Amino acid sequence: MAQKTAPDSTRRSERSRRAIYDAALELVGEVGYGKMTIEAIAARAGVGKQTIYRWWPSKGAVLLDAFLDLAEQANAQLSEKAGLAEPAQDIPDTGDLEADLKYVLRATVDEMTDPKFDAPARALAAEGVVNEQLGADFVEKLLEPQLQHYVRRLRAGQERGEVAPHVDVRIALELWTGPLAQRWMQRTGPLSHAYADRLVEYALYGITPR
Amino acid sequence: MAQKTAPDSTRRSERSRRAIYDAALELVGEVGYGKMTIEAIAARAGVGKQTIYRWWPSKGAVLLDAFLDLAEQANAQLSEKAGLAEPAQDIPDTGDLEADLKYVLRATVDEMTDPKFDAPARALAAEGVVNEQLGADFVEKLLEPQLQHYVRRLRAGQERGEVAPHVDVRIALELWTGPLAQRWMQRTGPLSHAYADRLVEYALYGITPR
DNA sequence: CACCGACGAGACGGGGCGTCTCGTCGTACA
DNA sequence: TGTACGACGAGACGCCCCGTCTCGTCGGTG
Repeated sequence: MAQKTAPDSTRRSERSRRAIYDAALELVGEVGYGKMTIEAIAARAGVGKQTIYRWWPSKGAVLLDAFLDLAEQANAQLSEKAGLAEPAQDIPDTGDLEADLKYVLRATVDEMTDPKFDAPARALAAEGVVNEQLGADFVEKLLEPQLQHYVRRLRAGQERGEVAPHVDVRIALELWTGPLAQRWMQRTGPLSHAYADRLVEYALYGITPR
Repeated sequence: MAQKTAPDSTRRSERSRRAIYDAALELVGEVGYGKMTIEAIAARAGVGKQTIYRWWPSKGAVLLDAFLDLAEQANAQLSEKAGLAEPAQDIPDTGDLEADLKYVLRATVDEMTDPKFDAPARALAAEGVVNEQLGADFVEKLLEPQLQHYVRRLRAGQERGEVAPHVDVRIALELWTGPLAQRWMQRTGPLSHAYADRLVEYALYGITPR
């Protein structure tokens, strides 16, 4: 038995859930993750503390759900603008791997620079480094689906001879996602379109003379 | 004016400083960074709380100094074993760039796997993601000096034709440090010697057919 | 339309925060 | 060698947040 008496999710208040998400996202931007408290979230959301403790085990879990919701909304808006039905953002396949990768990596840079995403994403990434459970959820629900887009695009390229057949594509994609994530998290250098372009070039063609 | 009255560092108790370092490193391993408290550090070190607050602004700063001290000791021990005078660990230059890089990257993997380093390093990396000041200190005092070893080795290789002349070596080194850091922090895959080898190969020769 | 459980509100003991005030002790300098 | 000055260990203080609990109330389900 994990929980004493599981709450009845059919009676859950949608209104409260949304208010909690909004409050959490606001607070993490205003005071930072460390000083964000569950009491403050409850107060700002106009909600009892127990309502938060009933549905989430920690403030990290609250923020993760809030951020997933935010990402989903943003994604839906993008699909709508593009006139698409509802598929997630896939990587273009124009037959020019270098151009396709640069296109999506530049978009990723823009997203990482957007202050609306930056504060909560940083908080979750940081908490995931230290909290293994939350880190696994963060990776599974947010990061890995993104990485799978690269896997598919690289495999398609491999069948077409754009990528060498012996290459492990799951490792190859880290050649650009790793450096980008590192610069974002550690602030070891500027995050620019030019930087994204260099990463793609070096990863595709190597740094030794050809 | 930053501080009211600066403490007199000539009268500082070395004994207390060491005890605080030891206590901090033990506690971060036992209870985790989030549950590590300054009260507990003081109690375990047999020290008044004020002594900690007098010399450090936060528990993150305490842990950073403790870890820097630990790293320095470990480094000194390595130099001693090798019979060297006192220079920091440099990257070998046998003329075979691929072999040299694999050698040091495998060593880095071993270090990241060592539980004695893992807990405090994770805590500091995580705190640095969210706390800009501590992150800058962490990068400047610990990370960047390591990266500069790669810069020197790659520049030497560049003059010898091992690395293409147009390549920005400060970006190039991130092709393997970035992915490694990402796997370590996000736990997105196993950290093995084989993985380190693949990264070096892909970075040097690219993932497209040659 | 009745019931039942999620809801907002807030009291509660526990504990860590950061500041403060003791008396003691050890080091720097005369 | 002596003295003064400030760091030291110890711990009290008010504050805030933790996570749990107990109220009535309110709204969705069956």
